[in-house]
Parts: sequence; structure tokens; C-alpha cells
Amino acid sequence: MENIIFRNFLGGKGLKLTKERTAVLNEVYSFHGHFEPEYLYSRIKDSGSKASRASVYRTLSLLVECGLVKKVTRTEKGNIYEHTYGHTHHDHMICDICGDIIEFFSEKLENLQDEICEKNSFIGSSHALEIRGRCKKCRM
Amino acid sequence: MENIIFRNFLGGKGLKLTKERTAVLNEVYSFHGHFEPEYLYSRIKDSGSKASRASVYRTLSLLVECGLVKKVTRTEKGNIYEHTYGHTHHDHMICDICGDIIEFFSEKLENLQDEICEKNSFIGSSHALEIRGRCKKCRM
DNA sequence: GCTCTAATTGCAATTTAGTCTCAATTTCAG
DNA sequence: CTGAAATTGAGACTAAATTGCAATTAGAGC
Repeated sequence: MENIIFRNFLGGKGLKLTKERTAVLNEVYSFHGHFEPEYLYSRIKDSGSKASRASVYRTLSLLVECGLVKKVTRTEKGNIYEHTYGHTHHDHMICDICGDIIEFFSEKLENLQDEICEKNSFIGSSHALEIRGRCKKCRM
Repeated sequence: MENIIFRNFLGGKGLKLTKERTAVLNEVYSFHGHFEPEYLYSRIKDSGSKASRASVYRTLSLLVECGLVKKVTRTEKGNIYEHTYGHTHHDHMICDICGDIIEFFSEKLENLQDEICEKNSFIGSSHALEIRGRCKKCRM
């Protein structure tokens, strides 16, 4: 299904569905959770398919553009992504101790965003609430 | 006042208050709004005082550590900071068109954070809500 | 005010995520 | 099948930020 979405997206822009792009997409959707580009690159190499580092980064941009992948946050080290298909909108709590990322969704937060935007004459297109602290495992 | 806070912080760790560190602190507090390290560095050079790029970065870390400066967000280009003394907690709306950063504060959001943390057995120490979209000037 | 030592500085080299260039290769519409 | 246009990989490059180190400086104790 993701493949069809991607193919249509590419087709609509006169771009081609190459084996490298397919490999990146499949790898992204082969696991759950968050990932860094370098990690994705190494998984692709290990999995037998091949795509250069440059292609991984280029494909990742395309996937973000067509909405199949989302940039979650930016850490000291670099970007963190997640796939979005079959994965509804949510926000994140990040543990300062173990680095774990916990997802949550809050209806109230969604409404609050609209309210805040309206109050400030801002047209919100997306938001990201990131709560930092200690997770269940790391609280003392 | 910021100077006293910084001096005490340094003293408590056996560190010294050098002219370079003073220059960085003064420059940070000489204007309002958000800044990037490179911009700060160039302002310091222009202002007549001197501090190397390395010292600017090193001092910035210390200022963050003692709470006088806060890292606002991380863009493609790098970190963005703001000073915090006499500047209460708030969140940000960032315009995708012109890059403007608008600050806002919402009591409801603060309460919501606590609520969400409790529900997830998470001990929240800070949060950052970033809303992206179009600001008043850039809406069409 | 002077001394001494640990902290600090500046510079240049280094690191690291990510982008870019370009010749060779591949896709796919016709 | 063919050929124009898109894509690829390898490595050069960029820019932010960090680090190593020899020379310098702050400031506690006298």
C-alpha cells in the first residue's frame, strides 16, 4: 500500500520508481519505531539490497514530501524519523536518561493548538509537543 | 544581575569569570529575541570585545547549564537560543514562510502537560510546543 | 601587590551529518 | 526497442560544532 502511494506520488512528478527507492521504502516500513538516517542506511546494506548513502538521504526527503515519513525531532546528532502510514498523529515524550521515545495522543492538545493559533492570527499546519523528563523505568 | 548569577555559578564549580565569558554574557543580554551562535559571535566581534568562536560556543554551554540561556530549537542550520532571565516560560510558533518566531504562553498547555505526564507515569521536567504554519503577515 | 597553579584561551585541525557534482547507468513513455 | 530524461554511487565538499594543545590569565593565598 505504501508502495502504491509512493509510486503515484513519483508518477505525478515525473519521477521514477527505482530499485534503490523501493529498497529504502521497504526498509522504512519493515520495522516500527523511530530511526536515524545512518541506521536506516546500515540496515539496508545488511539486508542485501543496495542503495548508497546519498540515495538513502535523497529518498528520505521524497518520503517526507509525500507524507509517508515524518521528521520527529532533531537531536544533537541529527534528524530522527518515523513512518506514518497506519500510524496516526501523536506527540512524544523523550526520556533524558535512557533516550526512550514514548508516543502519546491528546485530543485536548489538538483543540488547544487550534485555539492558540486563532488567538494569534496564525494558520497552524502542524505542531509538535515534546515533553522531556524521566520515563517510568528511569524515575528514581 | 545576570552577571551575579553567572559569577556564582562559576564560583561554585571552581571556574573563572574571564573577560571573554563576560563579553559573551553581556552580548547575549544586550538584545532581545532569538539568536544563533554564529550571529552572536559576529556581534561580539563587531562590538569591540573579543572572544574566539570556540569561546563563544563554550560559554554558551555554560550559560545553558546555569539556566541563563535556553536552547529554543534546532533547525537545519543549527541551534537557536534565547536568554531567559526576566523572560518567563513560553512556547513558539514558527512561520514556514518568513521564519519569524512568535512567542506565546498558555496556562492550559501547562496543565495539560502535567496531566499527560501523570497518565503516562512520566516525570516531565520541561516541554516545548512548536507550532508551524503561516504567520499573520504571510497568510494569503 | 606578587606568586603560582589550575583554568582558559585561540587557533587550527577534526568530526560529523548532510549535500552536491558528474560521469555512467537505468527507467519508462512512445 | 529506443532515446531522452531521471537517477545512481563515489567521493569531494560544506557548515556547525568540538577538540587538542601550547601560550596566557585569573584569582586564592600569602
